[in-house]
Amino acid sequence: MRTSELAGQAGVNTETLRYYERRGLLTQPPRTPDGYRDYPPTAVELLRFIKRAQELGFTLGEVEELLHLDTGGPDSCDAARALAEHRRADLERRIRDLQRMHDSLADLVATCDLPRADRNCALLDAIGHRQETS
Amino acid sequence: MRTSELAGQAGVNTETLRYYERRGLLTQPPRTPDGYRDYPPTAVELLRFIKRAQELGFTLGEVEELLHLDTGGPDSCDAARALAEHRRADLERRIRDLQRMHDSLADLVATCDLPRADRNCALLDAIGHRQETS
DNA sequence: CTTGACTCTGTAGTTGGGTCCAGGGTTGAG
DNA sequence: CTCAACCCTGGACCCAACTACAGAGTCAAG
Repeated sequence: MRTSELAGQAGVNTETLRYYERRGLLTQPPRTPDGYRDYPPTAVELLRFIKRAQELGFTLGEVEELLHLDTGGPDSCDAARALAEHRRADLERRIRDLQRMHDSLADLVATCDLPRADRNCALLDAIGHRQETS
Repeated sequence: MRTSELAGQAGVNTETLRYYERRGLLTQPPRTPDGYRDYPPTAVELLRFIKRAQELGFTLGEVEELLHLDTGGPDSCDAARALAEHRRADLERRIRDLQRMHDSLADLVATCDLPRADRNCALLDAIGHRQETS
């Protein structure tokens, strides 16, 4: 499987594949006699895993950690578990933060639900002093 | 109020102030005869607003949009509301995603709570095809 | 009058995650 | 045979949001 085919199936740019390889996220695939990269079909799944992990908030560095847990067996499982637990706690924190932000914004939006004439916009009030700064 | 005083009170780097000015987020403050920036006290509030907006997930570009809504009146409030509502929905989506991920991770961690011998690590299973890619 | 703390300017560097490009080689269809 | 469509490499460039730095001016205290 060539670079562009893999890229196409995984929904990434071909340059991204080379980038991942450079940064050690993907190990070097075998080459055809001409020097072209020849990925195994399973690479598609691997890339989708990477992309999914990214969407879920893992950095590429963290994804790399996960990928290095490839020795198999219960020990790797323990290591993977530690990583997962760490990320889980992290996510919990981030969710709480985002929830706080969300609630604040919802409050701001809610103040706009007063009759047009006599409401005051908390959002714009907050920046009302801007003119004096100009 | 000089640059470093403002920076100190607002909890930002002095360079950040000049950066905001360069990028048009802060209008140019008056200068003392020597050419030093002389911010009005209200600038502290303005900066805090910017920082708070950032915490709420607004990009500086979006903050700038907000700051340009300075004509006052209900129309500006509507515009501000639209921006806030947009961000709110965005946050809601991200929270849901993170929550989904959190739950997945929690599940994965839970499978590790089986006896060592006969558990299988879903996390490593998910990336189990990696070797074949090497 | 010197020292140290501040200010100014313009420019360059950082991080993370890519993306693009020049310059060159190979392959397959017409 | 030629042309398009790939592939290779190393390196430059992109974005956001800063942060640092060099080189020069200003100011207050001792």
